[in-house]
Amino acid sequence: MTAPARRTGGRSAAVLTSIRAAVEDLVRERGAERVTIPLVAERAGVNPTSIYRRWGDAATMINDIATYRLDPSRPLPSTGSLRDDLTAWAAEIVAHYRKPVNAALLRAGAAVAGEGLSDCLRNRRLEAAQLVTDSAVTVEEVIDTVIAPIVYRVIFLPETLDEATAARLVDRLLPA
Amino acid sequence: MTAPARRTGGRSAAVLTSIRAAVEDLVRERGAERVTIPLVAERAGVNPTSIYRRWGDAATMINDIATYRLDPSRPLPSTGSLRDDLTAWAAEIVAHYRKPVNAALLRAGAAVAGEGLSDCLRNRRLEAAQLVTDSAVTVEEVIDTVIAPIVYRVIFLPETLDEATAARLVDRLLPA
DNA sequence: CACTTAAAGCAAAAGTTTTTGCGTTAGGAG
DNA sequence: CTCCTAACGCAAAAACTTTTGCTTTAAGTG
Repeated sequence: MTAPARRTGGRSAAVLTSIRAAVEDLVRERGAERVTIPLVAERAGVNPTSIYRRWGDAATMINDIATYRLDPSRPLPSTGSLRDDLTAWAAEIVAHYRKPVNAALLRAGAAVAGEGLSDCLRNRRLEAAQLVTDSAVTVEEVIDTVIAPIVYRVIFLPETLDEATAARLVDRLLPA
Repeated sequence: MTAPARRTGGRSAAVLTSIRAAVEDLVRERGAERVTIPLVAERAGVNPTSIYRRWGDAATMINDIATYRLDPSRPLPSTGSLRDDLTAWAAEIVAHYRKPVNAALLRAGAAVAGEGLSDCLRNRRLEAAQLVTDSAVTVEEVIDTVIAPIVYRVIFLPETLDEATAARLVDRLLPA
């Protein structure tokens, strides 16, 4: 008994795309805890049953979409200077989370993290590891010094997250 | 027209206490996004209507209770040594969030933060301000260097939050 | 300790979400 | 191009949540 062929193209892909857009809109508009499956279905022009069968409940759906959206693998800066690379990378992350939709999705991801459910910052950690290989800096230091303050601000103090933050945090990690 | 007298004692207090206990249990057991008002009412031995009339919806109720629980004002350490005081303070915070119920409530608070709804870390900031008065350290530095890494770990990497973390983070803020 | 009324309880109605069974559409393999 | 069936749609039923009007209980005041 070989696994039955999944059907990921055509119609299913279109349905998934419109659901993603609807979830992102609604999470930004109402906050994750007020996004329901019937609401998403209507906005996406899709039958609620399709959503129930794919994800089961709203938390699972939102988390899945938050992970997809927040965790794209991008090419890393690579100028030869650790400081410049980290600064550019951190600036990208700040710019990403300054968009309200991404901040809202991160908060949603935080809500279901910790129970193994969410890992919407996985690629940030992998990127940090890439950036600091062959340097004296550890991944843990990058997380504590650069990522954690950014994420804390995104979630609890969004108005204090400006473009200068990235450079200041990297300076603290790599004093002049 | 003077404000009508609130009734906060006796029965109302008992109802509030049992609701708080029920919410904390259920948030720990199921995660905040699966806690409903009828569920809390049953567990607390209280009529759902009382909850609807007091808070309106589950997110508001959970946020209110999370703020109350996560934000107790405690006496601050005061030995005369900034390093010792900060270390003791940070260790207390770590111990607090190592309890699964408090970690779960912080995640719940994170979900509704940012839209002005939640401020479940307000007292941590006030305490930081108290601790660093008359020193060269700023509140912002304490938040970035000590609080943010602890909160990040509570939410996304709970297994990496151990008792040694507090001292290590304070060392980074105040090198020997 | 009597009185006023805030807050809790109750029950029925309204509204919403979730499940289920079955028919339809269309992706992917041969 | 054809076939098989995964994935979607639809509609009715079940389950659950929320609102509403009214009654009861008891907190706080004089």
